[in-house]
Amino acid sequence: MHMGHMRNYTIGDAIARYRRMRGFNVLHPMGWDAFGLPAENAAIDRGIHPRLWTLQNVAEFKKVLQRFGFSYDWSREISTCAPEYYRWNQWFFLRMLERGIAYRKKSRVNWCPRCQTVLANEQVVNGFCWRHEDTQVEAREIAQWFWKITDYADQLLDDMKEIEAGWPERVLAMQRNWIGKSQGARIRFAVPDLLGESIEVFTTRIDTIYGATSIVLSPEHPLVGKLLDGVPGAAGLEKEWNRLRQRVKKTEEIATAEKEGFFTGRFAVNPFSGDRVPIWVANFILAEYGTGAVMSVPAHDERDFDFAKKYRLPMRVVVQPASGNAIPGDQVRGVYTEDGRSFDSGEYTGLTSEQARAKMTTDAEARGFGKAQTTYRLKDWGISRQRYWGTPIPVVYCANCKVVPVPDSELPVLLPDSVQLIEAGQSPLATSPEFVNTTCPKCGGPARRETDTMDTFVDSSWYYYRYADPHNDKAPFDKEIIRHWLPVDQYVGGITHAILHLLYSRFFTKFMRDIGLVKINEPFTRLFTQGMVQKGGVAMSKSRGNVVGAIEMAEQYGCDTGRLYTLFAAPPEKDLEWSDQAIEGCSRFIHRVYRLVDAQAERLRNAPAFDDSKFDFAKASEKEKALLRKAHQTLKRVTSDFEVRWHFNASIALIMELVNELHAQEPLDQGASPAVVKRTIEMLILMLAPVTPHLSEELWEILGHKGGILDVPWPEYREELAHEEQHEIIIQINGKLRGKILVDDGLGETELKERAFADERVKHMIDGKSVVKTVVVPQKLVNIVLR
RNA sequence: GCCGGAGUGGCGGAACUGGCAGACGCGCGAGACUCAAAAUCUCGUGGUACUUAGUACCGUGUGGGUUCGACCCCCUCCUCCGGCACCA
Repeated sequence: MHMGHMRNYTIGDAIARYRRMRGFNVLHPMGWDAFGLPAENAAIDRGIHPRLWTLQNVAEFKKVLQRFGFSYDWSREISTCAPEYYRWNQWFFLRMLERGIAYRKKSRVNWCPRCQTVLANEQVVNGFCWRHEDTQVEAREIAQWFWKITDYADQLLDDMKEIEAGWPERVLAMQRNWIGKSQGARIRFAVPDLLGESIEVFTTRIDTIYGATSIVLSPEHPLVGKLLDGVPGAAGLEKEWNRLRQRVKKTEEIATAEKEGFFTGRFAVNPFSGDRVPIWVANFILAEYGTGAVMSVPAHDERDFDFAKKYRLPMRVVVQPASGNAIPGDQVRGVYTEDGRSFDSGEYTGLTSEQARAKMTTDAEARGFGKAQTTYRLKDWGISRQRYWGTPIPVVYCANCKVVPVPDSELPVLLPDSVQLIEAGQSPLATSPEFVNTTCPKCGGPARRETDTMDTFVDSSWYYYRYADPHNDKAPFDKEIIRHWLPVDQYVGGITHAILHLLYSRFFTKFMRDIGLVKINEPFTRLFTQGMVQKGGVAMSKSRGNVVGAIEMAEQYGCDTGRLYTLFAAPPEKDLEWSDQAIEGCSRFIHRVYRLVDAQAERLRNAPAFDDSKFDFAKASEKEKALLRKAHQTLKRVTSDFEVRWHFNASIALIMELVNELHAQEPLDQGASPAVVKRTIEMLILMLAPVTPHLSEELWEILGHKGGILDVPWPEYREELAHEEQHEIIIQINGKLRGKILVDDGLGETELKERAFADERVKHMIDGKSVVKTVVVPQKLVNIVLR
């Protein structure tokens, strides 16, 4: 565990502690996302069982977390690799199977040769494995289980309304991007050369269809072979075709790759214009998106324009800028991709692009060659993994009954202990005959168990519900308990989960709602994405070898210093560069606070209790007033920072100022009674408690208090104590600072103006000029505008 | 290309709702304590100019605008970070 982890937990803990002090019933849990590849691989490397390796690590991590004083409710601790937990993964799987959300299909999937397993689309980053940045993902045809997250695509988009106030915009944007909704139409172009055949294209710009001068298919389109069959020169074209199918895989290269294609020799008919348009095959058409075929409109699409230019294909202008002059349709000056007004488009000429899209779509539908269609980038979630350390998928395969779900009563399907882990490329569970061979729950005949395990993102998709009811052995959780605690009021995590965990969790919640388990649409009301801890400009990570270990840090400076530093060095949402020098400053501060109390411990302990609601202004000294004023002013801002902004760095800076103020009062018996000093110090200690709990606890005891500081309420802000009797008013001339005057509180505008004009320097500067205007902002400034 | 975010001293960063730019900390400089050092404490520390106390001017990526007044609002451009990307 390194300081990157610690920062995350410190932010959550500071908030949890603060809210407890404010009297809230805070559920602040911790658990272990314990299944998964890294544990399995590490165990293989060390020749020990993944379970043992995992348990050792959990024990180690727990020790560190406890040492740092994170206020977790350990009675709710869960571990996803425990059968008591993962049986409910299996239970959810069965519910999804019943509802047709889970299905099995053989398809092209992402295979990471290093992970030796299939990956979800969300786990592929620019064609590379999310864990192995240097390993390209391969395509494999494998039968596996999918979850129909696509059924929820629209809900996942629409329900963002519910959370947009509490989630960072960039996370929502990333999810929106990922779902990739795009509305358009699917249009059928007949191919008269091949009777009965037709090509469907997907377009978001049906309004440009009169400008379609060709149809372009992806090289993988199923019709290509048929089209080429019998065409003169087919042999040469087949060669071309094969070449195009060897596409570049890297995303960055795809985007900039030269557009290449060939004419098939066949034609299709534009159902709107009746034009005969050539059918091409080209490398820039994606097989997986839309229908794998497009209508090419060079005058109004960047890519089609490039392609048409290269192969000298005709172009036809059919949209013109709404305000622009008409350009003859055959004289294309350049590509125009904006909306405008339809032009040279038969009966649609003159309509706005938007109107044309609507009318053409309805007409296409009425005439039977097209319909409105929405496509998504989002694909179903492939959850099968050909690895050991995960949740077994609860189905069996029977020769008679085919795919049979394991009955609820037989859950959990236990993960067997003895398997061979290094069977590269196939599921390790298959090496355990005791596991594989079973009887069919339906017919009682011999059957084989599914040997894949679930993606570990399944485990993390619902764990936060389990925290509310962690020991339930009748159900994943009790509905009533969930109604009390969920949704999660505040979630804290890294941006890395923006489209993996956070999307899956939203999907899971919607599914749970649909089967009547919960009544909410969204799991996390507020999401906070904290920045990373970096060293040398890059995120701390074991693999990079730039970590500052939590324990090492604690040995050298103490846990509270580490906590203080991670909150003070930068606002929590920003990345933070680790600095050995800067942490020294935090260490110094902690010692300074300790000395402040320790040096006068005896006197403070013996000081009488002080009730600041009964503070007697008349009898108080200036120093006493100053101390309490500073303390309450600090309290006001620290409270609001903890409440809404979470700018702990600013809060801590203010608390440092308060400490400086207290030090400036030395020696303390001059001017302020021990009771007032004690009260000020108490407030200081309480404000620090969420950040440096150990220090605060210790000092609280030194002051003579019994019982833990965790149960002490957050101090109450008192306006009358924070109140300034005098204000510094700034005087500006033409908006520039020219002087300051000290005035009594509550001085009216007229008096303020008088005082400003009475100022010697102001008089001097005004001399010989005319005053155009005077702006007075009470309690703040007087601005005199001169000419 | 599209979407999101950010540009403030030597550094991390403050500045709440348009009202003293640079809080607080680091670093640096000077001093106190000390035989000396460490620790601690005190003072100073955006830039330029002028002889000092000080005064003036400049200063929040660029150029413009709104305003009595702009780090903050609007427009332009630049740079950096993150996401998506021949998505039709």
